[in-house]
Amino acid sequence: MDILQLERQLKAVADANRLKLLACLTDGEVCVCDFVDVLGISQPAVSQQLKKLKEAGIVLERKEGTWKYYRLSESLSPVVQAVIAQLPGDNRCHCEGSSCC
Amino acid sequence: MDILQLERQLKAVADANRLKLLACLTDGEVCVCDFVDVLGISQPAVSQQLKKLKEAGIVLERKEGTWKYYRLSESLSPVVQAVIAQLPGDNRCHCEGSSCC
DNA sequence: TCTCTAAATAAGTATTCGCTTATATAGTAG
DNA sequence: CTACTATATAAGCGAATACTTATTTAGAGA
Repeated sequence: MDILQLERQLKAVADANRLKLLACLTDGEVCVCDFVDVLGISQPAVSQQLKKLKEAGIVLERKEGTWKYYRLSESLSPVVQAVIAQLPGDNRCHCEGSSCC
Repeated sequence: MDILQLERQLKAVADANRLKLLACLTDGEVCVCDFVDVLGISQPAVSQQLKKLKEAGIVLERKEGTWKYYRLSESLSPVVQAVIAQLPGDNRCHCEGSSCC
């Protein structure tokens, strides 16, 4: 992997809020509205962060009605895999008990 | 590793110039003056970038007269190890042929 | 001592980043 | 159609980033 591409991947994950998003996603699909509660930031801020992860090829999206679900890509670079492996695994950020699902 | 500490490590390596510094260091110790040629930025800029890597615990320094040599830490976190493993390995940034050594 | 060199620090600046609020888009339901 | 909801986009702003040049610190050597 060349240095500029590596830089792009690292910049995409080098942020506490985006790392929390990834931590949530290790358990499976999550919809945008759940992230708002988890991060304590506004809905547009969540959308913007998810967009960055999407543009870096780290997450994929699936639309279902008015909702949008995000999940980890199946083909992650070794570096991103290593990052995800370090994330705490006990995340309560799923649709169970949430308003939208 | 907690998310804030992970963020700190990732921010430290999420920059093309710092990745180039690390790429040079995979072959062993390098002194500051050599990095100036490699990166094509000013000497103070190199010092500032090395300081960030040092503060993140990724590199160590050794002083010898007026020169200062930097090397990779022996105890790198799994994520930083993964990053370094992805760096190109054919780096010509050592004291051979350089002005200072 | 004085001078030279290597590296670090200080100060200034342009760019990038991550949030905010306001607005637009798209789908559901009546 | 209108009304409501979920998400995305636009615009603006303060903080952080990464350079620059100028200066300081520290060691080597005449």
